[in-house]
Amino acid sequence: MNKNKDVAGEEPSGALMADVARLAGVAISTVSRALANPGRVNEKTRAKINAAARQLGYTPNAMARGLRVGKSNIIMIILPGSLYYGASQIIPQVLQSINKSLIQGGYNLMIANLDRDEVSERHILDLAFGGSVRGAIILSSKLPEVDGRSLANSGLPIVSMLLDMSDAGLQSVITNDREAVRDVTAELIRLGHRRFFYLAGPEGNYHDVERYAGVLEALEAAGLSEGSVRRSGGHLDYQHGFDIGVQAADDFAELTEKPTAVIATSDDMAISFVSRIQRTGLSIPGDVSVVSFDGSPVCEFCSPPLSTIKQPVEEMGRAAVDLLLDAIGHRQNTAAVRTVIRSSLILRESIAAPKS
Amino acid sequence: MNKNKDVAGEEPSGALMADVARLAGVAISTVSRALANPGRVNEKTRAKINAAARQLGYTPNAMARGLRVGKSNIIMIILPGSLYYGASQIIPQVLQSINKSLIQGGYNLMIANLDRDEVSERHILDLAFGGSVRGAIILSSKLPEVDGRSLANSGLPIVSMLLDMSDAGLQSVITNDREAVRDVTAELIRLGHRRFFYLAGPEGNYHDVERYAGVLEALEAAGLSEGSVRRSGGHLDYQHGFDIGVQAADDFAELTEKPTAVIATSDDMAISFVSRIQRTGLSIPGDVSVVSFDGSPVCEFCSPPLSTIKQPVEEMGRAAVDLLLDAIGHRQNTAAVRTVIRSSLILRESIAAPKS
DNA sequence: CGGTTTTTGGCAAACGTTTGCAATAAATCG
DNA sequence: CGATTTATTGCAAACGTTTGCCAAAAACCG
Repeated sequence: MNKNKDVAGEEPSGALMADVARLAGVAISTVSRALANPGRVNEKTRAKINAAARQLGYTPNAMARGLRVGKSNIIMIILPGSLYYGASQIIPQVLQSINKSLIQGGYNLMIANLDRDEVSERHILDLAFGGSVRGAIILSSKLPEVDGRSLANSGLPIVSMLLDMSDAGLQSVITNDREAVRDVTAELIRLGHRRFFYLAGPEGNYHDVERYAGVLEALEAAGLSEGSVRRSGGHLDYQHGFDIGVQAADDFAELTEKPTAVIATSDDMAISFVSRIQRTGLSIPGDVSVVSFDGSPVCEFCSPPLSTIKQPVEEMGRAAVDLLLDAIGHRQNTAAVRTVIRSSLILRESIAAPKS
Repeated sequence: MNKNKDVAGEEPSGALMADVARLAGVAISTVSRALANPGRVNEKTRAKINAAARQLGYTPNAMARGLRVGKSNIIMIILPGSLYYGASQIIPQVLQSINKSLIQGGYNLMIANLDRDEVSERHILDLAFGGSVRGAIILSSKLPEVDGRSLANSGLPIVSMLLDMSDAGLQSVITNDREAVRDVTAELIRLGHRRFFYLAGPEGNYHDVERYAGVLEALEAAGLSEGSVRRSGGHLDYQHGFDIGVQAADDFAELTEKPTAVIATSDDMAISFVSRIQRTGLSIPGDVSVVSFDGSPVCEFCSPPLSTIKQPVEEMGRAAVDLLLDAIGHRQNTAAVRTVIRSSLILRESIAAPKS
């Protein structure tokens, strides 16, 4: 039965299209069409071919197809290096959501880490220019670029997620960082708070800039001076969120006139901050109100349960994939726009009016 | 300068090896060898070729190479479906660690989700049999298998991580679940605890079985009956860890004779359990001692800080990749063995002697 | 200096698909 | 029923590499 040519000690290595063709008694090209194009082949031959394919357990070779058609079906996601500031808690959900959408579209997801060294940049560029990937979703503000080659002009469809990079010409799917922080700050002001403590991310980071701007906007709108808010953490370089919170708690302890409300730019840092603050005898929200950013599930089970701004990761993931697949489909590159998906404030017990 | 054949309105689509060869004045084959094989080509020509390649920004086409040599450089990681029980907190670290090791070895990481439906299984099998991937790391106890094809006999090197699947013939990198739980249970017994509450994962799940066995072993060693421990949560199907903890807290509330020590099989469920329990007025560790499994960083900042068994994810990831790359390298498949990397107990304030 | 080895480089055949083109068979039309 | 269209299939040329084999050149040897 098995008409494999050389049946020595070699691996079977799977059935080929040629094997299917032989078994079905047709030409290779017919098999190819039967398996791919819908109406291009007689229904009867198609059935015969399908039967043969199934019988042989035939699986088309992805690389051969990729080479021939000049496209791969792999999308890469470019994650910022060792730390995911502004995203650490949500990366798994992001991956999950993106992968799910991609698979429905017939694509696969490859992970690429963009560290702060040249080799990781080179690696990503090799992926892009080597035809390995068909598109990219990037969660970093830095586009890889090394000795001449740059992701920007690789011709690869790219969409930015979480960060607004529409200025750089990239479709961007983001949430309303600034507005959300502005609103929650305004709410705190409404409750009576006048002195704020802001737990910053790394200086210059997109999310930090946006969110801090939100704070300032709210202050200004309420006629409060910029001096009403103290920043903490921004002097630190990239590090884990928990560490930032710990450090910030130390800073907080040294303040003579304590702020009554804390705005943290990630749940991680809020959690460690709260933990340390409570240890010094302060109560939340009695002495200090706390709100943070991300919306990680664990916040519900902190004591007190933490108010947090929930990033719509699922929706953002889906939207990013949709945009990317659109860009891949149509050759015409639509203008780079921002797609903003609103985040939602989850109010919990960590917020209250300040003590009179 | 540019001797591209048809310079019409077409995409440049990147320089080819042929372009490099032309520019360097050598044959294509020489370029190929210069770029890959070390000593096969004259140092002078090699320099010329490298210069040409750099000048053109040449990047080899990965799919063409893959097709020719019959191997890809992609490793897939197979993650269990929508929920990662026994791993939810640590998946990001696992990915990070594995990806890092893989890249050093010249490989790329692709994500595959194994849900409980046939299409995801088929998808994974297509990846495996379609030559797309060169090996797999699997974090699920179920090997994809559908209409004839099975991952098990795909010929693909596979190593299991977190779960012991050496019985199924897979190299497995695991931690000492059972022993670790046995030890911590013994410690609780030593402190004076006699009644235990066990927060189970989904019934039949590998981690659950192992960890519960650890509890029983410790009880037996201390001469305590199996009735000393109450299980909770096992009747639930797969769901998020936090939900399990909430449910378990309800169960706990209904017990007339309260256990004094709680052993949770994941940090998630411990955290939500503690939160709910505290709300009923019980104090930790005053009324109840709690210990959990995973070692997620957030435990340090709970109140009280949670004792947890820390899974050595980094090391496990590295070990899994090492084993996989070994298996890929040498044709001889070494016997499937278990590589056990010991976890470590992090003792914090959530554990104390029971009230007299 | 003729003969033998060693380097070095080129030719061309793979790898497993897809697809333009052409050929045949079937169907439709006037 | 001949002529024209349409449906179905096959042939063979790509796609961009790697690599076995051979030839030319260079190096070495007695």
